[in-house]
Amino acid sequence: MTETVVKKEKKVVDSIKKRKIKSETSPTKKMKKEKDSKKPSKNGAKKEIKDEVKEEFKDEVKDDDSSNSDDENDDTFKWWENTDDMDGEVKWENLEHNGVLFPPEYEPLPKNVKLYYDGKPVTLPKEAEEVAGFFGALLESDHAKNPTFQKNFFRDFKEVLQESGGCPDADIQEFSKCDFSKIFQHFDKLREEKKALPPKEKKKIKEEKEASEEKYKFCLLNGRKEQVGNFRIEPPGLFRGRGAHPKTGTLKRRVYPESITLNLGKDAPIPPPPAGHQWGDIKHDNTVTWLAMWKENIMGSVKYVRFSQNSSFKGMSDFKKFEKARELKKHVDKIRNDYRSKLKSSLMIDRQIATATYLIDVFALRAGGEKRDDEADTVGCCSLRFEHIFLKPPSTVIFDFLGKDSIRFYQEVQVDTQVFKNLKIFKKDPKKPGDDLFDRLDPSILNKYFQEFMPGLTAKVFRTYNASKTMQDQIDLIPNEGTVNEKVVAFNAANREVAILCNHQRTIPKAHQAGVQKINEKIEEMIWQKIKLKRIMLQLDKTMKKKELEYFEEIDDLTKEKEMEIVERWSQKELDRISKKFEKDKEKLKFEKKELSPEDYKVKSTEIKEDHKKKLESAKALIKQYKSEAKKQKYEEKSTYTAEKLKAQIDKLEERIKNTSLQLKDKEENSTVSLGTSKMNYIDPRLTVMFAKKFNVPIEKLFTKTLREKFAWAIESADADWKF
DNA sequence: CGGATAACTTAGTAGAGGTAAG
DNA sequence: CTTACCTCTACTAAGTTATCCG
Repeated sequence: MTETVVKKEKKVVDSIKKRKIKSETSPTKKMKKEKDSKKPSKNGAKKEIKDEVKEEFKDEVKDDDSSNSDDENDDTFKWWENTDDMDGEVKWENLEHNGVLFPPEYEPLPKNVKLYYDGKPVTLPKEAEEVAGFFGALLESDHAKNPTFQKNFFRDFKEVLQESGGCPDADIQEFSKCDFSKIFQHFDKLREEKKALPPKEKKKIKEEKEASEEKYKFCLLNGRKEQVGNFRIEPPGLFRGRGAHPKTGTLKRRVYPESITLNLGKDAPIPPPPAGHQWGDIKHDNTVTWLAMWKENIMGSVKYVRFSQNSSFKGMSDFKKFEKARELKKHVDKIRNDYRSKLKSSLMIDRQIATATYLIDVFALRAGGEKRDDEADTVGCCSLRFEHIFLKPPSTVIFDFLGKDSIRFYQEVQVDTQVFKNLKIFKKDPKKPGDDLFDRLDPSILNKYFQEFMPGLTAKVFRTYNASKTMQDQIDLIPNEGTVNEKVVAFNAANREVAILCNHQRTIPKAHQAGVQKINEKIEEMIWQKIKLKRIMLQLDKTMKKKELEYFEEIDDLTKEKEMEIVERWSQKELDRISKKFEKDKEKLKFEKKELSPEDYKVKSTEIKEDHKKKLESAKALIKQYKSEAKKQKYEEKSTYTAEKLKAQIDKLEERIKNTSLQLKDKEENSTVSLGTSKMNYIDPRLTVMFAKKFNVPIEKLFTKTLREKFAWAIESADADWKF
């Protein structure tokens, strides 16, 4: 632990040094190229002509584009071919869309499914029943066991109950007397039924859903078709706040058209509101990029309907975000020198600014704005408190706090000695647990400081910069060799470094431990098979061992005891599997019984029994053979065996063992680290594209379909020698 | 100026969907 | 073909930052 962090500290110093060297050398070809790509209009003559043509047929750009693509109906707007006029207050000229999709009306529970109060079934008004249903559906989740969740839910449930006329059968006052299990079972049954639907039926339902949503999926932006993101209005439910959120469990009320504001072009037709309803408001604000909004009732915040991730707006702002992070490269030396010197400033505010900047730069902390007390108590850099850091002389700091999403940030690190001294000062005497470490700071002060060095520079840019920088450095270390699979693993390892830097975590999957054990057993069994084959090879020809000593070395790794253990385990699994299959078949037949004639049933029944018997017998024979082989340490030879054939089989096993081991390693190392977030938000996608091209890895192995769409601009603009 | 708010990005997770193993 | 598992997408909560407003 300590070691990696020491490295981290060193890395910063190193990269400061490196930067210096780089910036002192003469302007490189790369820099020139960068400059050019920023001003495409000053590119070669050919490009200029193309742009002119485009200008002339501005209204027909769509046609022009689709004509030069023969595989798909590619009518995407390639904004990245000209990134000149991306800034500006006005975001669009015209915007047309079909409004938003509302969740279906509440469907009351069947008459026989009821809440039980004090042991008796009670009837609820449908409004209250809906809320009870929200809780019932979650009954087996952790939320339902959380006292805050229960308290908030029950308060709102009672409120809705009162609003809707109360319960005629009982005076519902105590949560502990409520029994939601019948409701839970009902939803559980529905889920099962839905899952068990024949594939045809499922497909049909899906298609119907697609069709009804079609018109909301797209909108017209300046006459071009663009995809809308979250056009579905959030359905009512219970607020699932993360961590110790004071409001978790609160009822999230149904959203009606009356509370929705639409934003569209002045000339755009206003989509008709659902029958019997009116839109809350209509806006024509072309300085923003949302299509609709409403105010949510829990935190009082605003929810927006926006463009989808693959839209030009999102693409452009991603592009700008990463260009800004690359811009930081040019200033980061100066900034680092500045905050290092200010660490010793006689002004307290400057010392705090310098120390906070150090933490943001080195440990990738977030800015850390103030939070209200009706939110979960989480912190970032500026909001760190006395109790969040422990100082261990001479220069060790232990961070232990909850960050965004109540994810724990726990790191024991070595810091710069002056930083250590400063932190000690910030924790000095009158300060006590609960007090702010940086009592003079908030994110806006920090950001003002950053903007002295670079316009638009803010705290979050450091995370983007350091993440992408780390990725570039890691990729540079990967040798260009091996199989595609191995290269992907290497890429993921680099990705993982970034995720660790950003503290991107995930909960360990429930089945993780069992899964690891299973894979380990599988590997063991494959090795067992392999060694057996090698031993058979030797049985066939004893002289081989002398010729290829190394090849046969491993056969001694498998002791008699170990082999017997493996055989025992394998046998057990095999028998389990066969009896399970038998049970399943019987179960299935029971189901079909009604539709079969008695004769057919009998035939099938015996068929199943026969099949089971046969399988059992052959398994038993095999087990017997393996057991005796293990005991005697001598293996049965088949007449078809030849050295070549055995060798081929062994090679195949080797390959499978290698793959499975790789898979296991990946699984272990990724169990608590989430790679997705950094891939999606922090690593410049052009790095991933560069890796794909340079290492000859299909981009599909690195970006999922949605990411390929989101990062289309990067896929089309970066090549094998692109640098962050 | 400072707190509130608007508008945007970043985040983990539930559940759908796909795929390999049996 | 089914099951089990794993990956991906959709969802929406939770951040950051700029700006508004008294």
